[in-house]
Amino acid sequence: MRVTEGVSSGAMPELPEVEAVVRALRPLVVGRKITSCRVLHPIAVRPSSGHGAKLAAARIEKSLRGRKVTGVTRLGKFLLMPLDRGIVAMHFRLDGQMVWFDSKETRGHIDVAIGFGKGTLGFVDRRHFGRVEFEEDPGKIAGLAKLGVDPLSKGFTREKFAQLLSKSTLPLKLFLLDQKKVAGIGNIYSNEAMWLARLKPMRRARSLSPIEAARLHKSIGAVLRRALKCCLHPAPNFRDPNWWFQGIEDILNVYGREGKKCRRSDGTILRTEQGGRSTFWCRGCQK
DNA sequence: CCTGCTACCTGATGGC
DNA sequence: TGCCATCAGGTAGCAG
Repeated sequence: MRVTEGVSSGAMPELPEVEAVVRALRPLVVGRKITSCRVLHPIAVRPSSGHGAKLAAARIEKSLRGRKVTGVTRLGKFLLMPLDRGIVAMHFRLDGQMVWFDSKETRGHIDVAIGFGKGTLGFVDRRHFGRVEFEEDPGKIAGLAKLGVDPLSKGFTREKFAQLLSKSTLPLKLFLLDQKKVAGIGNIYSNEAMWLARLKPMRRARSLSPIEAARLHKSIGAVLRRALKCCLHPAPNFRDPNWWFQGIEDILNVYGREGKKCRRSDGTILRTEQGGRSTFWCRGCQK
């Protein structure tokens, strides 16, 4: 119940949501010069060591000012904004969002405001789990270098995926959530992919047969592409501070459906805890 | 190296 | 009605 409402109120951006944000952000900032950067909530730029937020804030403000945005890309759930010198990495974690103001005037609780002359890009996160980082060397962005293969990239082949699976004893669910293995899948789409592939979340990764591994590989791609399509229609609207992706719940088959009937078998959707997180699955058709 | 557990946050929820 | 404990979730860091 709560989980379902969490989805509709707009949370937990995974790969498809971040990809849609990337595409919508591109025309707003690529080629433009950053005229100012204000860190209004230093926790958003705090290094993961937990200290030095003030220093980090001063550094990021100084580093971004005067730089030109050369692109907007994505790796896993990271949104990357390469500059003519250095790179900005944003991670939305659970609740992070972007807002755009056509003027210098900003409203609401902005954590980091990046000014582009007449427009301003705001990074917002009520819970302050999300992070904005700047590094001259992308390899120094925390967590970025450790990321596994992006499931929408060319490198995500059936063979590569099967090999990754064969090396892990983790339960399937935890394997899919591990960003070091495959980067970009979160709690929602991991559940959806396992349901589509008819695989039980508790199965050990390396126990999958070649046929099952191929099925999961195909399902991951299908689930993510379908979600991306949903996220692009309608396109993200950063100008509306209350904007969030619409209609995601409609394409979900298991996530948040505890107690409801499975859409393709006689089973009832169950909720089980794995690694302290909710797993939704159907005993009737996931083996 | 690998896996498991917890802290980090705050809004929503539900019990009293 | 109102207060307050509980819970959700992605990731880093640490323990084993």
